[in-house]
Amino acid sequence: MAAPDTRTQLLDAAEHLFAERGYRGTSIRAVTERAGANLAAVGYHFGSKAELLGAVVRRVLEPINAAQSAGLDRLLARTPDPAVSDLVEAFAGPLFDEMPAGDEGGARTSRLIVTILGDPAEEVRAWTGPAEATVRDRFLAAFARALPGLPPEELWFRLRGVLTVTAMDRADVYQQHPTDCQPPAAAGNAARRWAITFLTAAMSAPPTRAASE
Amino acid sequence: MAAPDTRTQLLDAAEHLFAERGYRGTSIRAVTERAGANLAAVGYHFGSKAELLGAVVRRVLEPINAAQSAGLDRLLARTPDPAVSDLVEAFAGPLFDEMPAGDEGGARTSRLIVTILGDPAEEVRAWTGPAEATVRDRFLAAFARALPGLPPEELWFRLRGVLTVTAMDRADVYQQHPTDCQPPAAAGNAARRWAITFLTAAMSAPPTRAASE
DNA sequence: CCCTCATTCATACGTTCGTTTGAATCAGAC
DNA sequence: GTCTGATTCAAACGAACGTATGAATGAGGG
Repeated sequence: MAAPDTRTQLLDAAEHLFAERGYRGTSIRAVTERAGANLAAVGYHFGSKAELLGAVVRRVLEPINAAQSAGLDRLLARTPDPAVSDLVEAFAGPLFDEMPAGDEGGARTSRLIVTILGDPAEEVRAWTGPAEATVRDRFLAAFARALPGLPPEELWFRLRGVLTVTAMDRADVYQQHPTDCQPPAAAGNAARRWAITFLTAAMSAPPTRAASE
Repeated sequence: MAAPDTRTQLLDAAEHLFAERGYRGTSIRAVTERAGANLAAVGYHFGSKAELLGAVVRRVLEPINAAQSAGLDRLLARTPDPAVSDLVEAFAGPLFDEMPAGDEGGARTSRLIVTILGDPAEEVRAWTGPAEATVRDRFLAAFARALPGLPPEELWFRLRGVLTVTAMDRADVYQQHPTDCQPPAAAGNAARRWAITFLTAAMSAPPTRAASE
């Protein structure tokens, strides 16, 4: 608690409130009040509410992307053809892992991701950057090697399913314990293993045969 | 076009706008304007914006629940132990099927469901009724018979995963073609088959072994 | 001390929101 | 025609919102 940096406290408060109440449901006043800052602080430090959201999302996504990329690096260092289950774990695992700022087993982070992903406003959804695209493409390539014969479109579909299940599950966990500060660790670890099982089987399914049409 | 019933037109307009812009992103003024009604019509016919949402969701969910239940009935009439793939299709299929009011292959409906499901406000999420619970429990029982040895909690996890993947995929389809009025039929049918493949494999995975802890 | 610059502060502006109100309108029964 | 009940209408209310403004504040260098 050395530096009560206003800018950081605004990011912390906004991350928490955006995750809990959504973008539209969070007022700048609520953010500044929680941060112990003045109402005008958001305008001064970030310019606008939308840019504050951008900063929050960027800060949250960066370590996840790094962890996904590092996990894939570790796998590829061992073998050029990792197993599907390992790829799933490397992709989905970071969403379950603990985040620095006392996140509850990644649940709050995922709640934020779902809140943002589910928001229909383009202003809210336009945050994916080149870093995310790079990691995603690397996983796509690895999965394509592990699942020969799977059309690229279906692979796309499946990878999105993996992200969806992971984020949604974690979000629900958070939703049910928004104020409870001790994470349901056992349930969280179980969910992680369930998710890996569920998603590995899903990814490993044989390609769908083309229909009559 | 016989009856320009104001109440129905309000429901239609609200369903469209809630799906497209979310609950908070849709103003009562936008709804009444689209419905060609007066601003006060929502208050008169529904009482409040929240009750309007409730009416919309109830109207959307009812045929889906009925179709899921009927599909399960058809399966159980044939055999007491349907295959997992058939159960998955009966559960997820109705979300892909065409809805009466020119829905685009169920995509708009799913967009609405995701928008509502993803909204952190309890006011928005409190819509599941006894009908939904009944259908869900029936599918849980059928899946439990088809997947012996799977703990109830993990079965719960998996069924939610099925709903999540289905709704989220459909929502994305709608999101990418919100104004385009002709549905991407081929892609939609492909997505339906992909989803069945993906989810059947996921549901059929062997139970996760308990970890050391 | 004084000047400077970054930050914080109280305050206000203009807009949009959900809701309410009371009069106007209309159809059908008598 | 007239009364009645349901519906629609224009208008307004108070609250909450994002943003902008200009003065206060405080630390560091000259």
